[in-house]
Amino acid sequence: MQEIDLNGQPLDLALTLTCGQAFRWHQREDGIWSGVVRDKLIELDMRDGMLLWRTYPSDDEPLVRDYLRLADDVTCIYHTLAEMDPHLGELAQRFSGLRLLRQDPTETLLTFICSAANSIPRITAGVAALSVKYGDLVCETEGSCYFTFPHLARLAEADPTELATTESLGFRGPNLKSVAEQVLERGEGWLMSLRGMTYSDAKQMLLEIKGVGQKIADCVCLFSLDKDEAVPVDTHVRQLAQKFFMPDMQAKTITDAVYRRVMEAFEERYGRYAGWAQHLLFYEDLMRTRALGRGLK
DNA sequence: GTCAGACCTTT
DNA sequence: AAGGTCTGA
Repeated sequence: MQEIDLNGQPLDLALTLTCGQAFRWHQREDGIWSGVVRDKLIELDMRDGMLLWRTYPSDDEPLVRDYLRLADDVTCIYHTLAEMDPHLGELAQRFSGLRLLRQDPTETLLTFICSAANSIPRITAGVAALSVKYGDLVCETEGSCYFTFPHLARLAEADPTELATTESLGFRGPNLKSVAEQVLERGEGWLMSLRGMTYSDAKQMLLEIKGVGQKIADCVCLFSLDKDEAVPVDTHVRQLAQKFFMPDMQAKTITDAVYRRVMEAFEERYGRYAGWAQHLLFYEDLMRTRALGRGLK
């Protein structure tokens, strides 16, 4: 494998690749993380602060650097957050190396369509099944086949009923087709062009797609469009916000009004790195939830 | 502008 | 009840 020196910047692959922002990674028996990004299979490992990588079918170091956002100074970002909030400082230490990824906007949008009222294991299973059924074969190694995430056109022309029955995607199946069609209508490169807009403008454009609400729009903004101030507010984040800094808010569900209030609270507290703050807080909650699931209390 | 219910399954 | 969004009141 080839090496990249991270120059002391932390990167924890397990945390970063399984925290719920990406759904296409798994750790092989030999400890190497493998997953498909765009049209390539990427294999990753860490040894002594060095990142080891390999891509198929051809070498693509720029892709690895871009996807993992290696140009970011995460030490600096975490330091900034720690100064704003001691609790975040503690989380930044506990989960050192938990990073945001820079994913493909189309894949991010469509996978989060699958995330509606769903759990991480089932989202992962659903996205994998979609890729096998509608994606292209990338390569076959160690006995496993790897497929690309389906192209927009393949999902747009797919039978909605077949989508619905794919790995129990249910009502999310037809949504997938509908959103794929709408993105396709806007032309090649439209979604990617949102990277050049402000957070507010990009989110507005995304919200014009029927089937895309605030949560999914913010996921796309944060996980694929470089909008580090975006805060996807799901039911967990709402509860966290209520627990940590909005004790007077009584909301039991997320209405538009609640969404806005939580978003504004994050914005006020953490400014341009609000998305990173959300990321850390969400991960802490995810760990607690997983521990509960294992009966650790 | 604001709030329940429905939508597909499985735990 | 699960990492939502649309619809209709």
